[in-house]
Formats: sequence, C-alpha cells, structure tokens
Amino acid sequence: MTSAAPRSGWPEHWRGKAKAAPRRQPLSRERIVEAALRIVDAEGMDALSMRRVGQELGTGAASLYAHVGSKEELLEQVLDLAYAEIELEPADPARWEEQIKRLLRTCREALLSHRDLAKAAVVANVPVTPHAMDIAEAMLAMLKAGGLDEQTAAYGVDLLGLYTTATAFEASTRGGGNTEEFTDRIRGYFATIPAERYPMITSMAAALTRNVGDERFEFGLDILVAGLARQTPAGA
Amino acid sequence: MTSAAPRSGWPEHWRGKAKAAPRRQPLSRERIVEAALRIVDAEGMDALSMRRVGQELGTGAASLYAHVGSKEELLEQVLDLAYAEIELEPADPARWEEQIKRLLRTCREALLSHRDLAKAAVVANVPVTPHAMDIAEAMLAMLKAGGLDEQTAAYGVDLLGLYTTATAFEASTRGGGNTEEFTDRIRGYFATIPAERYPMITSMAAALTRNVGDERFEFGLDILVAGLARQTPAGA
DNA sequence: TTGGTTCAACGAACAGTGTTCTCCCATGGA
DNA sequence: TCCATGGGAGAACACTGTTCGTTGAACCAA
Repeated sequence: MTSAAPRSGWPEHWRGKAKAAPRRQPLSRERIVEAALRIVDAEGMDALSMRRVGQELGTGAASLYAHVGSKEELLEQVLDLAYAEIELEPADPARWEEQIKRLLRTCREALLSHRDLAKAAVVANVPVTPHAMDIAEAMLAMLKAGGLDEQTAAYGVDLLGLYTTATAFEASTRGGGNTEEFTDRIRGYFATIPAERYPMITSMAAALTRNVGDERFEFGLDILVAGLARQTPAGA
Repeated sequence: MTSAAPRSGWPEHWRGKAKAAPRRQPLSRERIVEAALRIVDAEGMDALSMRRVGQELGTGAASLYAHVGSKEELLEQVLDLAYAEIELEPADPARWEEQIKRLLRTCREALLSHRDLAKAAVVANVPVTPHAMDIAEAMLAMLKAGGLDEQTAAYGVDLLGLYTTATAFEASTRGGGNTEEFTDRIRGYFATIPAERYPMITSMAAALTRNVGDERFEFGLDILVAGLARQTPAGA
C-alpha cells in the first residue's frame, strides 16, 4: 500500500507545501467516469468496483461518493460516455431503414468495443442520460421519417434498443473467452443429451450453435425493422 | 438469531438423542432449490443469498455446497423449477403461430409470477437444464411445423427466448413497485428536459410511457412471429 | 494577517456477499 | 463392534457497496 505512488499527507511536508504537485488532479466526476471506463476496457465489468476505481485515481473508494452518488449512477455515466462515441446523422425518409440498421450496428459495436459493458446496459433503467437520449431521439426521428405512427415508433425504439443491448450482452459473455471453444463445448453437450427426448435439439445442433460473425444479430435486425416498416400503411 | 426456529445442537440433547426429530429432513438438492424459489417469491431476487437459503432450511450456507456447487448453478435450478410449471402441447402445423405465441405468453407469466426471477433468466447462460430444453424443443417443433428452414428456426427460438426473458425482466423491475408511480416519474422527467434538443421525446412522451397491460409485449411478439413466418416460402 | 467556515478527501468500519477449510459426528457396511 | 465415508456446520477469507467521523486545505470576511 505504502509502496504505491506517493499519496498526499507526507510529501508536501518535505516539498515545502508548494502547490507544484497538488495530488496530480482534483478528482472530478468526469475523471472518475473515465477511469471506470478504462478499467472496464482493461479488465471487464467484474473488475469494476468502487475500490478499484479509487485505486486507479490514487485514492480510496470513499472519495468517489462526493461526486457520483452510487455505483449504479456511475455505471449510468460510464454507459453514457460509451454512447458519446456514436455519431448520429439526421433522419432521411428515403433510406430510413438502412439508416436505423446502421445506427443499431454502431450501438452494438460501441458496446462490444468496451468488453462486457453491455452488462451495464441490460441492467440499467430506462435511459435518461444525455447521449443515450440523443440516440433515442435519432431513432425516433428515423422511425417517424419512415411513416410510422407515434405509438408504433415509441414501441419500436424500445424494442430495437432492447434487442441491441440484449444481444450485445449475450455476445460479450459468450465471446469473453475463445468463441470457438464455447461453441464446441455447447455442441459437445448437445451430443450427450438423450435424442429421444430432444429430437429437434439434437438433430439441429449445428444450426443452433452456428456462430459466424454478426449473422445472428443481422437476422433479428432484419425481422424487427421489416416488421416495423410493415406497420405503416405505405409499406403494406 | 437464537430466537429463531430451534437449530440442531441442543434439542436432541434433551430429547435423548432419539431419531424422532432428525433435523426434520436430510437436506437434498431438491429441497434447497424449492427453498430458494420460496424466498424469491416472498422477498425477491435481491434477498436470495446462500445464507438466506440456509436459514430457510434451518442450517447455514456452507451446508448447501454439498448439493449445489455454486450459486450460479442454484439459480439455474430455480429457473428450471419455474419452467417446470409450463405445460407444453405438441406442435400443430395448422395453428403454429398462435401456439408459439401462447407458449411465450405462458413463459412470460411463469417468470413474472415469481417476482423478479427473470433477472436470473437474463444473466443465465444458454439454457441447458431439462425443462428449459423441453421448452426450446417445443418451440423448435412449432417453428419447423410452420415450415421454417433449420437455420431460421434455430435463430428464431433464440430470438424469441431472448425477447421473452428480456421483456419479462424489464417488466419485473419496472412493476416492482407501483407501475403508475414509475410511469409518472418518467413522464415527469420528460417534462423537464430541453424540448429543443429532444423534440421527438418530449412531443411523444405519452406514447413512450404508455403502459397498458401486456400491449407492449404483444406488439413485439406479433412482429417477431410474423417476421419469422414470412421467412418461409409459403408465407411470402 | 488573522480567524472562521466550508467541504472534498480519506481511513476505518459496517453489514453484507460467495466460497472454502476444517473439524465433528451420525450413519452404513464389514 | 469397529471403522470409514461423507454430509452438516462454524469459522474464516477475500471481497463488495456504502456510511461515519475526522482531517486538512482553500477561501472569504474582518
């Protein structure tokens, strides 16, 4: 503990109380959120504890509570920081379907690029942070540009967001280690279960465990967007 | 602590070591899983700790590990016990769409009838327990009865299961307290955000927060099942 | 230059968590 | 009757999020 980076408390006593090294930086809410995201990137969500964040900033866990309120709130902010990377484009009625697909792919990639950050997204409440709402706003604009009525657009943005975060979470937990190894383990398990009780599962083991790129994600995305598009009178 | 139900250790000393009260029952894996589900029903998932389960059975947490392996495995078993309530019917090609919708509604209700048990379902791995696989087997049979090809059926069962558990989880966390109160709080928040940055959200606040029965769930269910049905040549 | 006020920072502690170690002892087989 | 097997269970370990009380430094009025 004492072998770590010099803490405040004794060095300024030698250095003559100079403000040359004022504990590096004054510990703001922004710095805490950035440090948390850094930890998620490097070690994953399971390693993200308040003590670990404190350690990353050269302090303890208690010091964080002057800026963040709770761990849940911190996770919300970390998620919002990840969402901030996503660049949004204005809705174009001519190509709204491909546009919203592109947006959701970007959201998925933003989540997956931060290890298993999607875990925070599934457990999070209704998104109320600025950038999360920017995304929802953009999605609503695209859906309305597609001619969907208000209620369909409202349900649709919920549905699409749910799908994206849930599948990203699934992909991040599966792909945590080697994906091949995980798939092989499931396939091996399917080979041991009784075929007379599970004829479908055993015979379709290959299709069930198929895992090539984002094909699975694209499959659901196509169904959802096409289904929403069909809700409009023009698309029927 | 000592005011709770009498523990083993002192009563048999008075009762003369008779095997009349051999600690009530010999603590099996089944009894542990049942006790855990009882706790979830009464107090919710957050209250479900290994110590709490031990207490429910008049013992400690350590004693459970001779039967269950880990908490994760226990949750898997609890989930499977809830799934066991679901009764399955053989696939009927004539009405497979309504049949699979019925099944998914039943799954949703089974989860929601046990407080926020759906939390265990979202975080759980690919279902490998007997009753969960029975359901997957039944769904696969229905999808194939609908004429879907293998890969579409395989992706479909995954997609439908994901949707059902994710929405059940959402509903259980939202409806944990008073649903009206939650909706009003969100609506109140939407009234405070800047309308110039979020014109869609603010203008569509009513549609976004609409929450009448299972309308939201049915909306997504319709889109998904119809979308899967359209993947077949016959439905196009 | 004082004196006082304010508040972030922080160590310690609290009440938990899942899990493991290590005994104890009742039971079943020899 | 004796012993070995193995489940039951207390204590402990290494954590977790959060709160409490104190400290110390910066600021502002006199």
